[in-house]
Amino acid sequence: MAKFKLDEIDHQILDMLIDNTRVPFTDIAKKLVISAGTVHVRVKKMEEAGIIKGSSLTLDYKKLGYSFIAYVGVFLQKTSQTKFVLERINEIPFVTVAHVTTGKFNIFCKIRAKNTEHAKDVIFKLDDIEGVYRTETMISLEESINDKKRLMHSIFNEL
Amino acid sequence: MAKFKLDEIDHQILDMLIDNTRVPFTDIAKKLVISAGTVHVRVKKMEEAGIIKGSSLTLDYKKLGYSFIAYVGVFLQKTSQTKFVLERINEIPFVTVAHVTTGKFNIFCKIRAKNTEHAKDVIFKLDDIEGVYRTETMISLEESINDKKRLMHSIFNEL
DNA sequence: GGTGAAAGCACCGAGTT
DNA sequence: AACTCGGTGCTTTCACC
Repeated sequence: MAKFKLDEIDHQILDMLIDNTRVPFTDIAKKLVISAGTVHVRVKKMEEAGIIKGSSLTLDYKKLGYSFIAYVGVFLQKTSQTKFVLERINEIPFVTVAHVTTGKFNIFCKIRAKNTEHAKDVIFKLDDIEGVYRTETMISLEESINDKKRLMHSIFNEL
Repeated sequence: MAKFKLDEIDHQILDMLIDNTRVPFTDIAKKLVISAGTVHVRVKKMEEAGIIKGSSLTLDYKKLGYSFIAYVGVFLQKTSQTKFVLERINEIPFVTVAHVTTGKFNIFCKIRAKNTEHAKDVIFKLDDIEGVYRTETMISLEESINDKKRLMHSIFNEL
């Protein structure tokens, strides 16, 4: 996985697109005092290089009625079952991310649900997977996000 | 936080935009056999209602040299320090999310770093915060993402 | 690797049903 | 609420630097 060289202009373009992907290229061009064609070519190159993997909408899941977030640590009977269990976990709706981890848990996942009742259903599905010994749930009382823009800036400052 | 009524057409529109925010509204209109103006009006309504909070680019952090992910559980001396510590955590670069949680840890966060060396610096910064008693790190060996599209479909199927 | 202009489309508001 | 339509402005390409 080779690093890819981005220059200051690429940084600026990403900076303008990272939290609003529909900013017109003409606006970016104006701000950076380059032509819109150049913006287009550079974005295309970053897409081809795979630096830009895609774009997505940020939805307000709370407004959709899904305000419950929890992290669930999964203990396995044998670590050799990791792959199998991970595949089963990925089939469970409302599990949003899963990681194989070192440390306390074998697998660690995040779930998003309507409420505790609904979360219980999801966690029971996790517990029911063959090879899962037990789970440990941490309910999120408050989420505080250090946004993508900040992460990107930190990365650019170090490069 | 009231729920917002989305109909089948809204679902379809979100479905097309969720993993490519730059799909032309005319394409969406063609596929759903409605006019582009209608797509425009509906997207605007969802934005105004706050269902669509924004859009963002998905970057490949591995390609940028940041392939290390870890979760860090934070133990506090007193839970009353939660707010203060959370604010300090949010100032630390490369911490991407933080949650106040029930269960084992008081605060739980995710970090993204270049390598173990770099992660160590971040974790030391967490340990150094006044009021933090100790931390426990879980290194991610493999990330498996249950994408947004799937979560959205699960939600739509339940509504 | 960048530009500027031109052609082709998309966006988006106004007016209509 | 949805449609059509038209002005405005965005994207994308291409010949040239």
